[in-house]
Amino acid sequence: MASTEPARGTDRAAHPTIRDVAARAGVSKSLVSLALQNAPRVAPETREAILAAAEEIGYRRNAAARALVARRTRTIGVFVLDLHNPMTADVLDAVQAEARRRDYRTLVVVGGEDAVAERAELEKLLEFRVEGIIALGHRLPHGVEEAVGEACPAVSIGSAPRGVAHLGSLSTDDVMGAGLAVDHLVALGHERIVHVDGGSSLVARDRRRGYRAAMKRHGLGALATVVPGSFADEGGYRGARAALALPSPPTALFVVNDLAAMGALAAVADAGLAVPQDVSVVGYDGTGLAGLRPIALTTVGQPLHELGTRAAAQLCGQLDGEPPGAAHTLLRPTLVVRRTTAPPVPARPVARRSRAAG
Amino acid sequence: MASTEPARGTDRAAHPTIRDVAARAGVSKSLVSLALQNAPRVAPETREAILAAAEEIGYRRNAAARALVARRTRTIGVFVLDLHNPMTADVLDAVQAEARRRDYRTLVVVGGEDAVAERAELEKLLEFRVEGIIALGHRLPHGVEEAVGEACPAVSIGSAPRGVAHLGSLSTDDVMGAGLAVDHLVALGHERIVHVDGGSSLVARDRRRGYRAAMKRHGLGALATVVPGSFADEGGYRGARAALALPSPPTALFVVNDLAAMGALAAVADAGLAVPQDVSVVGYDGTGLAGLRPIALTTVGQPLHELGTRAAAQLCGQLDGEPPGAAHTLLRPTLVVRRTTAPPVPARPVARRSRAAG
DNA sequence: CATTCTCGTTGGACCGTTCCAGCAGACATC
DNA sequence: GATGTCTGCTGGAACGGTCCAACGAGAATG
Repeated sequence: MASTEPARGTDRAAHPTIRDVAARAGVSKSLVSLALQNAPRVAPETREAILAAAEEIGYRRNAAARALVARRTRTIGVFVLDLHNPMTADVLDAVQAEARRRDYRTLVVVGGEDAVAERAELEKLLEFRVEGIIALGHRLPHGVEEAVGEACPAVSIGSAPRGVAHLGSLSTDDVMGAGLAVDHLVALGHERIVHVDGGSSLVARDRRRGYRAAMKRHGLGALATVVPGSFADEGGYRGARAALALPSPPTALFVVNDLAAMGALAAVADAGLAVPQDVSVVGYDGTGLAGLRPIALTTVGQPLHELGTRAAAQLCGQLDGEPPGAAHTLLRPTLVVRRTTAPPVPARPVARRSRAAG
Repeated sequence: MASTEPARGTDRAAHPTIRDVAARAGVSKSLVSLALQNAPRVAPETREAILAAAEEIGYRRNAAARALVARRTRTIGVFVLDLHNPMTADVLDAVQAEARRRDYRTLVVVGGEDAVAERAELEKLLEFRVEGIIALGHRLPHGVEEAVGEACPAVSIGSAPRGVAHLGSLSTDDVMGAGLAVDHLVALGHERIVHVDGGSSLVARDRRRGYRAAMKRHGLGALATVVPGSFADEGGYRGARAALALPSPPTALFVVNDLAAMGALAAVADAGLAVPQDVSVVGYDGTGLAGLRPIALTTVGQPLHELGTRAAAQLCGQLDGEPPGAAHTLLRPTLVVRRTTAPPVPARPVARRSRAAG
């Protein structure tokens, strides 16, 4: 509300420019620019004098000015759908490491609230002129279709949408992963296996599909039941509660991801049932969370680090003009058996092979 | 390796400028600029024509050019020490929400690897001309002292270092929080309470201090024992294992944070002991992780959302020239009792008041 | 009718860089 | 001694916006 004063949020004179350095070193601004970027034709002693002058007055390059003239930012944007999902941290670490290795910077934005905010975050990335985008999450951010294009390719990690130009993907085979989970439960002797799903996203659809296909494959198609959930632990709780209230309640739950499985675990406990004696629970993602001792969740593991590294490599490689590889890559999930799965309690001897029953 | 071709990572003509819009709308570039920023003196029909033209050719403002002339970016940098710590997500969410509310954008960078990379991340923030920095973690990033200054104030969340100019802080009273943990354990009847600490950071020091003071206050000064750990779960595991190997092993562990407490829980399990029957465990931070059903960790809660919101409010307020409040704010922690604490097993009747013993 | 005011619009300077063309001077070549 | 090449350096034109002074046209005022 300071009425007439010239509003200045940041103080002037605080940011010395290349000219200030030039004046102090007694050379032209062009030479300072050259020296700063290690150009070959600068006399060693001049270079040192310039570097010293820059150091003395606390000079720092201005990324905006530089990006303006270079018309490149060497920056990729990372859109994170859910910061709370523990898989995010693992993947993000890998993305950042690979980007840094290739001399790209990363700009992280977080979505997941509402569609408007998500579009705004994406817009911000574009205004900063990121050269590419990595979208991380079980669905694409709202508005990607308009955002990506020739000037700004994107790679999606997790979900694998086809048919959007300049949008590649890196994910694991979710249909297969869901199959692994069902196979494991069936091998233990379970039949009434309910799937707590993740709603309408592509990833949720694939895992649902994989579940249904595997149930059918085992002759349990008629028993296949899907209850609605979400990718957050609240959704897992809700879904599991609904599943346990079914007329013939399940002996095993296959939950859409590890985070939701946490909610499912809570719902089972609230129903006065024990895991894995009364109900087995399988998650998906293979996060560190699932591996925590008191949790010890059986889960379908994704190679999170590899996912991040390869996505960043694919995007940066493309930007650097490397010959493009496959736009869509599918990695293999693996089953990680821990302590939330066991044979169902009326341990009727099953003819099926029982190697996993220990 | 494309030798002579002009290397162009991003394609030309992909980014229309304000002049392209002007040409299409048949006006001058100045007017386009005016219309785009909702200036009052533009004729309504002209404005609409300009907006339509911009839409048609897919125009997007260039943040670099704009920042260059405005000499402001309305962007604050957020330095995150550890993405894997679940407290990060909660605080970050709040910071982003508040910053957005005040019309500031956030730039997130992740540190925690080595000192060199950390300095580089900070430098990147400065080159992007962020107007302020929020540092989030149990210690300050390497090189903040040189980074912050009049041109770039900072607020630290978590640790509260004094004496650095233009560096405010927002944290909870860690000495008091550690006291709450010890009080709770003593009230349950514990005496051999060992602290698994977090190393040399300020936060670790305060919690250690609070632990020692509280032990002394309860007449248990001679029993006070600190074993070295860290803020990650690996450190908690290591520390707890060392504690349990002591000649007279503890009946309770107070661990420096929730994440490390996960490691401690694992170490207790590996030693063949049960929580809370054989060993009680208390964490710190009050993260969602601790609240997960299978974990149910007793912990010292910090108002994570409030921490984030107030830090962002303080920084943005300062940038907008609001009258500065206190540079350093200390919030009160609260004890969250769950299921990892119980009276020690040889439940000898203690004269001390036992209201918490249920 | 001349003067002033307001409105809607415009050209141009400028922000801090990079990069290109050019320019002295030293040195080599014929 | 004229010519050419190389080295080390400089001035100026961009890059894509914002903002300021100025300007013509029409309305309001005397």
